Amino acid sequence: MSLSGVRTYARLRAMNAKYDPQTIEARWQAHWADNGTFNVVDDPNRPKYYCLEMFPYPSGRIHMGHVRNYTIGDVLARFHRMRGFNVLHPMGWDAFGLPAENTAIEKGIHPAKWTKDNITSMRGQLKRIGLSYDWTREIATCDPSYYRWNQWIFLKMYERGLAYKKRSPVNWCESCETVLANEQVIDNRCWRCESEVFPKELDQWFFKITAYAEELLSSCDTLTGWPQRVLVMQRHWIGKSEGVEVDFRVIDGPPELQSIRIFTTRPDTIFGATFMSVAPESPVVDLLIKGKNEEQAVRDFVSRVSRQDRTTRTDAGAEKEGLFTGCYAKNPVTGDAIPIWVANFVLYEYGTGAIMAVPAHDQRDFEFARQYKLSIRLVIQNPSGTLDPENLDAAYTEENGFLVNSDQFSGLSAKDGKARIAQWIEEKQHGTQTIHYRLRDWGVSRQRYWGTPIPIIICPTCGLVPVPEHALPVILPSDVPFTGKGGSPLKDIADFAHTTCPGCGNQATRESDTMDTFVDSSWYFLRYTSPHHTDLPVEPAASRRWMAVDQYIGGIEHAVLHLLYARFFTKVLRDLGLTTVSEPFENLLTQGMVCKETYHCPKHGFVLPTDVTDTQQCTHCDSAVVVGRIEKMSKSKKNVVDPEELITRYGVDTARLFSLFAAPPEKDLEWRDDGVEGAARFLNRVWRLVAEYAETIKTVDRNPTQDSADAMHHTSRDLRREVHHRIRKVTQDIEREFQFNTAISAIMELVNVLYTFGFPITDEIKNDEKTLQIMKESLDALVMLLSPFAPHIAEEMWDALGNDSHVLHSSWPQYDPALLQEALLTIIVQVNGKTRGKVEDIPPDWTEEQIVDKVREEPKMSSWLQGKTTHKVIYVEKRLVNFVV
RNA sequence: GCGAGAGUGGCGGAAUAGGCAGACGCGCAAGAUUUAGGAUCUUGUGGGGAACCGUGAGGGUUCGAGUCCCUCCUCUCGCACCA
Repeated sequence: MSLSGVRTYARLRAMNAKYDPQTIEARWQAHWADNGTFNVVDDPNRPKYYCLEMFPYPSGRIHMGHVRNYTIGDVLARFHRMRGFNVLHPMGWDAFGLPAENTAIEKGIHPAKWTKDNITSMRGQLKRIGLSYDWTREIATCDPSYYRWNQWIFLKMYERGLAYKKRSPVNWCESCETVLANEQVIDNRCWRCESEVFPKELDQWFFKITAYAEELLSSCDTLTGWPQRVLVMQRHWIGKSEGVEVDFRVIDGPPELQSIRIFTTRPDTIFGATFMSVAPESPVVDLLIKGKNEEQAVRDFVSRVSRQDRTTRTDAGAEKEGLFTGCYAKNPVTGDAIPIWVANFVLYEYGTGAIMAVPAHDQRDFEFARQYKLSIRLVIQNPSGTLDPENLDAAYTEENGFLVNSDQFSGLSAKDGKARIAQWIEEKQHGTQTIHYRLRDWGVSRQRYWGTPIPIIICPTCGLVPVPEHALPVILPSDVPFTGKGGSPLKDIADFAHTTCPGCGNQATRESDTMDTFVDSSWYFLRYTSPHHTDLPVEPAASRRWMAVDQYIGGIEHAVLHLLYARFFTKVLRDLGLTTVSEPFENLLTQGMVCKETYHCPKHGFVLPTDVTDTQQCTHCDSAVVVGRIEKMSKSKKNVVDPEELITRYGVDTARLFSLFAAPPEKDLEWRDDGVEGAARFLNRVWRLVAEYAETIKTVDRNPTQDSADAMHHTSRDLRREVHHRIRKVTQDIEREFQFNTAISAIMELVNVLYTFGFPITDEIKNDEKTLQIMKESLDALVMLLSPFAPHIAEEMWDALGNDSHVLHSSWPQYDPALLQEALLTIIVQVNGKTRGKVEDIPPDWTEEQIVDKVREEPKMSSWLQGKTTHKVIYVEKRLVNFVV
């Protein structure tokens, strides 16, 4: 359907003198929609370019952050299209999630209706931004044709042991009688009723992302197109650490507990292990204390600690607390009996849930030992030997010392000691070398309605039974009461919950939890390659053609979870044979936030800019308003700019241009109304320039012939050089670093240049074919360079300049390197490195001597050089001469 | 505390590979046009009378440093008892 040259609208007879964005934008948007201009078809003759912006949650309205994000993507998509790429640029909706359900509870609107209406209005808003999406590929994750594949993937993972069920705590609000998502817990209190939130154990589903931990970590090295800081966060989240697991024999424990296994990354310090600490949740605690005097005290301690929420407990500043269990273990290397403690700072989920405590060389153990008067044994001495074992004021945690008090290992460097002791532990069968990850398996169960039903049937006889593939999708029932009470809403829907077991045919119940919405967004980029495929989530051939995403663009807030899950799913789907790539996103651009000044009234809090007088007073109370910090746009701070109002006022080309010009994409953007005015002014300026010449040059052939180039007088040559210089600059800025702000400044420079070189349209000029050709070349180039940023005005001007087809089907302009050569050089003159002047109009073929002599003779240089001995002359080719005197 | 990034005019921000600091825009000022305003166009706009001084502070390398090296300060963002 994408046909160049087809016009749904007659060509303009002449450009209006006045730039009217509303009319122009409506016209071109309708044209693009009517002609399916951006619908992508396979084309083996062109290289592919898959450009993707993170799809939005359909909250109802587009905000400035979306505008910025999608405009960046659109510039890249349009640029690459003009560069000859076959561009895939899709859009869709991350349509499941909590806000829809909250609206249902509060206002009684069904999540499906609310979501659908929001999508409709947001789609309209996006179309109004002129984004070059292939809307035939639109997906919504709440659509059964999408989420059935979530279920399909879930079952495949279940088959492979990558999906499993285990008991795990959720946030439970007693008064609302409901499970809360992490974001609904604020300071350990329920967001709705503010009562305290407690952990509650439920059987829940997990994805075994840890099975891919090593690959997720190691392939970070292949992601050369990702920002360093995102990779740092990913690596840290995975948190690989290499160490040793060691068994410590329990001396006076019960027969079921022969030993306790610990994990340490510092086997070189094992001779300094003077006690052990166990996590309060660890099942060994029960065994250790049974029948001991300490039993009751420890039980009280454990129940108190385990009621604390994780964030306060794992805060580094939190007080270290513990209790002796009454049991001792044997340090396997020293043979000493060391006490076993329960300590709040030991995490059950990490490592083995128990540690050997080396107070001399671990700061936490040190503080703990000091607090409870436990013995401290120095086993690593610093290189200068100044540590006094009797008088440590902190743990010595450096790894550049040498071993002491460590029998046959004493004297070794810590580094060697680490390896040798680890080896020795293995030989003596006290333990094994192991790798641990901080990364935990991904809990995907949500006790929510508005999500993908988990396709599992719970049968009293057969246990967990997967829904057979042919029975997919398990449709989310629509007739559900939204009370905000209880656990999973689906549990109480008889039609849904009651079913028969596919195995034995007896009565069974369906799993009533739904999936985390991160599941939806973990593979949507694959679905876009074949969005209507009905046999599989992804058509393997389509995925082979389009994957990986060449450029992914979105907010830094997704640096860890979404991107990690997407990487994980890609690897799983690769192993299922659905894609050949191991990494979904070749290049990642994380754009900054959109910020704006805030106004704060002492009585009314944050106030709107319209509530502030010229004299900085609040219109409600006359108090002096404080111009606050520049902060991320948010309703609560009353510093939002509504894209729709902005577009109505200035047109979307202006909005796009400003959001790209005000800051480089990865940095925060400070929204300024007068900056928007500037962008609008610029587009008007371009419009007037083109309007002035359009009529005269629209019949002129663009490319100056060699003949005309030879005959060119100097000003024309200079003009062409200026134009080609800007073509290069804009191209490089977009291509290399996404420097859209500097690319736009170069276009502004070009406009300034064209105004400077501009000439009145006289009869003489009208007959000067060569000059007109150069003007035509210049204006065409200007319009093409501008088109990815401000596509509507560019199309309109392209048309007015008499070009066939559309600017978006034109080829991106090429610069001619020969034209970039300066006709005459300007040489900077320095004396002792300080710039003292410049000499202009030097022919480019002059030798170093000629130039230096010429510079020396300059009258204005004499005052700097007279009466001084020149020690040295430094000449930088074609740029600079520096006299060292 | 650890890790990453950043400090440049009144403001947003530019400065290949160490070579004219402040591109481009905003704002401001003057002028032109206009009955006036707006819009537009032109010119100017780092500081200082000047010589000169200027890229967070101090030192270093270099003929020459916003850029490279060392020390420090400030801010932003991540992570934060992970054994």
